[in-house]
Order: sequence, then C-alpha cells, then structure tokens
Amino acid sequence: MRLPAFLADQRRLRRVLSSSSATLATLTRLHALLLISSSHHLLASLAAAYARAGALDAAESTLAGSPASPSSIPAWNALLAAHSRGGSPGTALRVFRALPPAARPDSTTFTLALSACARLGDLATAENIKDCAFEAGYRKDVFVCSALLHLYSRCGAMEDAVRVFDGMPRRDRVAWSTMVSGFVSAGRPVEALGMYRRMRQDGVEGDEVVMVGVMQACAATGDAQMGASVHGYLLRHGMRMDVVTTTSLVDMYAKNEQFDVARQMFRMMPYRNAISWSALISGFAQNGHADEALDLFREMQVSRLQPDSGALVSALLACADMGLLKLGKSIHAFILRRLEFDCISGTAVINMYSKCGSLASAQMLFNRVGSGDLVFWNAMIACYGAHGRGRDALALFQELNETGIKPDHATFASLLSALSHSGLVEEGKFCFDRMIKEFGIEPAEKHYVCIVDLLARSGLVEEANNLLASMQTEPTIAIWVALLSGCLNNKKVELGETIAEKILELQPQEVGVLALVSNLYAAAKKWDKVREVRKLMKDSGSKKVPGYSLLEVRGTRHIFVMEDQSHPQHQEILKMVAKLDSEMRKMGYVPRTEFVYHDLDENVKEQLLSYHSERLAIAFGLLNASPGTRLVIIKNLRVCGNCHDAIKYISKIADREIVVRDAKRFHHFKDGACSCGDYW
DNA sequence: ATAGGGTTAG
Repeated sequence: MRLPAFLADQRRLRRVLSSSSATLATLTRLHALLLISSSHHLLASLAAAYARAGALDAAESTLAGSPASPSSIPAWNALLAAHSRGGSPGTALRVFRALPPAARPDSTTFTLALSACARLGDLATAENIKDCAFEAGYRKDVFVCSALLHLYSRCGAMEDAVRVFDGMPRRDRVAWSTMVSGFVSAGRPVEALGMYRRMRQDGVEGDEVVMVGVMQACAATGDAQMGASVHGYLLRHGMRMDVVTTTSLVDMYAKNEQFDVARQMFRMMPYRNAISWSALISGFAQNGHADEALDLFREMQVSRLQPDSGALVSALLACADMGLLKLGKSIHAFILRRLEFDCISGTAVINMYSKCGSLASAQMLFNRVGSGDLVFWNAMIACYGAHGRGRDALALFQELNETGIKPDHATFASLLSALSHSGLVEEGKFCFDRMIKEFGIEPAEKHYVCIVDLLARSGLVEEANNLLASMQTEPTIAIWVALLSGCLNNKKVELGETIAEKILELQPQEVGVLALVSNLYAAAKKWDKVREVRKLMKDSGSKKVPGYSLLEVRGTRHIFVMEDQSHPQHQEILKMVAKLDSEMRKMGYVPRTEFVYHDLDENVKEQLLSYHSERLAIAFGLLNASPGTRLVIIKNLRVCGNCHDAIKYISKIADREIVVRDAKRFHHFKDGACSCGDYW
C-alpha cells in the first residue's frame, strides 16, 4: 500500500481508529504515518484508540505531543476513563490537571474527574472541579449532577447531595438510584425508601440497580413485607437475576430472619461468589444462629470456593457470639497463613478475642498490627470497655488523639460505654462534652444511651433526666430504657414509674423492654401493673429468648437453661449447687431476693435464684473441668445482681478464676473479686 | 462517541 494514498483515505482510517479491535502493532505503525502527515485530528483519534487498547502511556504522550484543541477532548476522555476503570483514580486526576487549557473539557471530562474524586474521597479537589464545570455551563447536566450526587454521598455529605438533587431539572433513573444507595450507605434506610417511593410517584420504574439499593434499605429497616414485595417486583418485571441482585435478596431475607427463604434463594443460585456465601453466613451469625453459620462456613470450605476474608470475618462473628475461642483461634491462624491480614479481618479477630474473654490476645494483636485505621482502634477501645477496663480505654483514646487520626461517632460510643461500665462518671461527662464541642460530633441515639446509662447507673437519675429534657428530639425507647434501668438499680421507683409510663406510650414490642418495665412495677409492688405488662409481653407474639449459659469443657460445649433437667449429670449438678449454697451462706452470702420480680414466697424466691443458668454451668464446670483452670461462661442475658454476688463467693470457695460474659461484657471473678468496674 | 448508579464482613 502506498502511504500517501492510505492517509488520503480518511474514512477508512477513522474506521480503523474507532474500532476497538486494532492491535497495538497496527496503531504504532499508523502513529508513525500520522506524525509524518501531522494530522492533529487523526492523532487525537489515535490517542483514543491507544487508550482503549490499554496503552495509556502511549495515549498520553501522543496527546501531549500534539497541539491541544477541543477536538482532542474525546481522546482525553478516553484516557481518563481508562485510568478510572483501571482502578487508578489518582492518575486520572493527574491527567485532568495536566489538561492543556486549549482543550475545552466537556461534560464527559468533568463527569470522569468528579467520579475519580469520589473514588478517592477527595472533596476539596471535587469542589474545584465542580466550580469549573458549572462555569462551563454544566450546572444542569444530568451526568455531571449524578457524579456530584455520588461524590457527596460517598463523602458522607448527604445534605449536599440532596441540595444538588433538588436543583436538578431532570432526573433519570441513575440519579434516583444514586440517592437511594446514598441514603442506604449513610445509614438512613428510611429516607432511602422514601426516595424510592418518590421515584415511583414520578413515574420512573426501578431497574436491577435501584432495587438492590431498596433491598439494602429493607434489610436495614427490617421491613420484611416491603422486602418480599421488592422480590415480587423483580420477578414481575422479568429483571435479570444476576449474582449481585440475588445476593442482595439472600442478604435481605437473612437479615430479616427469613432463613428458609434466604437459604432457598441461595441454593437456587446458578452461580455464587464469595460475597453470596458471606451474606448468608453473616445473616445466620448475626442473628444468633452461629451453628448454622459455621456449618455453612465448613460447606464453603469443602466447595471449590476458597473462603475469602469476608467469609472468614462472618465465621469469626459466629465464634465471637458463641464464645468459641478454639475455632476462632484456628481461623486467626488460617488468615495469617493464607491471606493478607487486612484491617477488617484484623478488627474481626480482635472482636472475637474480646468476646471470648481473651483480652490479652486482643491486646497482643492490636500492638503487633499497629494500624492507622480508625475502626481497628475503635474495636480495641470497645474491647477494653467490655472487660471493665475504662481507664485503659481512656488511655488508648488519648493515644489515638496523638496519632492525629480523628475519632468518629463509633469511637465515642465505645469510649462512653467503657467509662459508663467502669463507673468513671466525671470522665464520661467530660468526653461527652468534648465529643460535641471539640470534635463537632452530634450525639446520636447510641451516645445518649451511653451518657444516660453512665449517669443513671451511678445514681444520678435526675441529672440524666434533665439531660433528656434538653434534647432537640424526643428520646427514643432505648434512651428511656437506659434511664429506667438506672432507676430500678438505684431504687428510684417513683421517677421510674413516670418513665415506665412514657415507654409504654411508645408501644415497645421487644420483650426485653417490657420485662424491664414489668420489673420496675414489681419493685414498686404494683402487681396489677405487672400483670398488665406481662399480658402485653404475651400478646406481643415475639418469643422470650430463654436465658442460657454455655461453657466449653475439653472442646465440647454444654448449654444450660434454667429448670432444664435434660443434662445427663443433672442430679450431680443439683447436688453441687446445694453444696455451694450452704458453704456460701456460712461465709455470709445472703440471697438477694429483690432480684426475683414475681409475687412469690421468700423461700421460693431464694430457690429460684440458686438455679439461674450460670449457676448450673459453673457447678458443671467445677465437676468436670481440670482443677485450677479458669471457667469461661457465655451467657446470652445479663448476669443479675444476685448471681454477681454469688459467683464471687463461689470463686473464692473453689479457688478458681471464673469469667462470665453476659450480653454486654465480661465479669472476671478471681479470688472472690470481680475485676469489672461496676456491679452489673 | 462517551460519561454517572448495585452485593458481604469490623
């Protein structure tokens, strides 16, 4: 072929350059030809072709080497897009900054640059780019605007996203769906669902992507009915049930505790990835079905799919829940051998050690990994809190401040809870103040729960009550509950009754909440009120979670439930309990029958107290565990004040360290003293 | 001609 003739055939040239099938060799050859002919137009097309073929350096040098003009913008865009897709948004931004001024960026350019900022979480640069885009006349551009929506929601600035969204003259499905998933990831699922409703009212139908966001929202709110209707919508509209969509369905059903449906969906998936497994495993693990979670985890191990860190993290969650230290340790070892030790799995391991009572192992891991990741620190602060080590939590918080990492809402939730459980009232108040004033964090529900708990626990119920009066919004059930439980523990029955009324007005469904209210009325000896609330409990339909205690002896787990006679050593255990009881009494133990909230005879109350599940578990442990080893009991409910007393005596009699983990934290009993800062 | 939205786990 004669070169000049070939160059003259512009149409044919264009076809070669815009098809994505041109090989690199062809492109380099053409490059040489075009340089000779110095055709700027064609050089730009060539650069775009380079970018599409993955030769990004060649694309950039071609562009930089030819004079800039608006006609080179598609090529620059192709280059930016390639960097973005290739996962290097930083480079994309560098290229954007290096754009020659004569090449006028268009809507696509700005959209790509903003999307790179979103990926990097670089709000400052984005603001700059936004200004340029607006100046260039793209203020109303759908693409630029949705890129902004995505940017703001990824940077936790939902209010800015809302502002942009409200200013959009035209909103397409992508804009709506960005808002839906934005609200979901901001932890505001109710507003996410609101967005979806508005979208439908606007006459816009959902597609797979929107519906995934809606499903996440349903999972977060626990709205099972809405969830099922979304499922129906997907089927009715014949949507593509790919891995992502189906995994979201599985996740939603599992989070809503519809395990049969979740499992069925999972089994029907033609193709599953590691995320699908993790979704189901964690669904079980987080809802008290650790056994099934671990069964699935084992099944995943035997399937071809290697467990990734997500599945391991879910399995660790199940170990933490059940206090399975041995299995947890082996997963830790597996991660060390086979995977990169990332922050998420590191945090999960710390959490597992924490929940299994191995404060020392958690500390060791924390010190060895030494990470700059905030959540990692948060987990360790929470771990100290769970072990009643408020001062250590505070010290770690101060250390965190010295690193320059900014604490977040979760840091303060863990810290306040640690201080509360250690009775460090002044420190707690001070931290609550600092959180608001110095760190500019608006207290959320959980923070109010902590601070009210902190005050009320140490008897300052009036101060706690005043704090609630100063709140901007109405206190929620959880906040009232913290106050009420302080009233109950400090025998402030009168104030307690008014709070109980408020809680009942909010119509709580949770049995635990109703039980607390009922106990308060029992403490006030208002037995007709007690009956009333007990009836509510019965009508609420939700089953009371039976209290159980669990311990592992020589690798086997034993579960004890009050009044359960099924254990093969039942008679022996009862004898042991009685023996301990009489020895404790000789040492001065007096059963604290005020913890039995029923209208019963005193001696019946005393008997009931002796058969709490942790007492049975401890008796079993003393009979079977090797002498001198520590007994770690995992209990799903709180340890009552009487058991707390009793275990101190037992620990002294048996000369053993006894550790009881209740729903919230650990009580380390050694030589009759509990190392947890406060009582219960 | 081309760009913006989606799955688990701390």
